[in-house]
Amino acid sequence: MSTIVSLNKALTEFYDKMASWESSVVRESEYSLAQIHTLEVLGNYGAMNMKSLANQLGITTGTLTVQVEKLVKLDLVKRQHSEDDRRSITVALTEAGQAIHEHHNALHLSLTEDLSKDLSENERHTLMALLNKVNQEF
Amino acid sequence: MSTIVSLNKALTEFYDKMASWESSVVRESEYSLAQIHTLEVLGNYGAMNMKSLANQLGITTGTLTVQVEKLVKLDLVKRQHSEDDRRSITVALTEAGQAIHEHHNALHLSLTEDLSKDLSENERHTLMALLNKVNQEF
DNA sequence: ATATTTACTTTGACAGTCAAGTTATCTACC
DNA sequence: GGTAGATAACTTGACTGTCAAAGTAAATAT
Repeated sequence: MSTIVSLNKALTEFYDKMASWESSVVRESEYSLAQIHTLEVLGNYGAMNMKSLANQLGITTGTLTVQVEKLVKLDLVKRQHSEDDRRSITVALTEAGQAIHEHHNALHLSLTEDLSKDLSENERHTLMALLNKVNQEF
Repeated sequence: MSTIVSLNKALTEFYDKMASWESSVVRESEYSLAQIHTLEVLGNYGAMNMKSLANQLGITTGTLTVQVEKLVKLDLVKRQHSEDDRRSITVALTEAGQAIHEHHNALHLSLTEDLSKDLSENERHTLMALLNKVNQEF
């Protein structure tokens, strides 16, 4: 079997297992996958307007409006009208939202530690570097 | 920043981008993400019963029953009663289902080719090997 | 034999989603 | 300045995916 086919299998398998892990982690929390994902994007990339956030999440702004409304009621995000464009609304994490993001991020880090526990420091670094090359090509 | 934190970022970024790619590829097809995912699992792991399939997909058998019903109507999968356990039902791809799986798989392979186009044969092999180590730890 | 477990199905309630249409605001052009 | 078109966000209606809980039928244990 060619390297490319094996690599494809490995990448796909990783993606599937990661999705499964994420799903089970979220199921144990009191928030939905969509909600955690929203907090995750805001935490990782910082506050942004509705359009950018919807784009990053891969959903329409219509769907996002409803989602953000719920998160505002839960006091996890806040909305701020932009000063230079009054149509635009910036969505940002509240302190409570930030805390949840940090907790979720700690779970991710802990998973990464587990996954790479049999790798040498050199191997971890190589994997990271190769993945970064791959990520740039998307 | 420690290697483990960078590695975590790289893995998470890959997962996010892959999810986004999958979602946009599926949106262009005439089938839903859940449907394609079901065909994907059956294609990659072979025919299996409802319980295993639900488990692999991370959904309940109740949800799967409805999903399989739709796929049967679309002639993409078929149900067969197991001979040694008459409660158990084996779900398998039909020819049409197999064709869709192969088409989707070709898209994945093509993505992998694109993603690794700037990697040497050696690097591809290293990445594949390291990912396989990681995948085993899930 | 009968009680328990297992495999699957059915049903009811609810999240997430999109498409299409609406409103408010901004930008470009006369 | 005034008007037309573009843009950002919101609203609504329809549909899919989801689970939990309850139901059915078959296998297994006692």
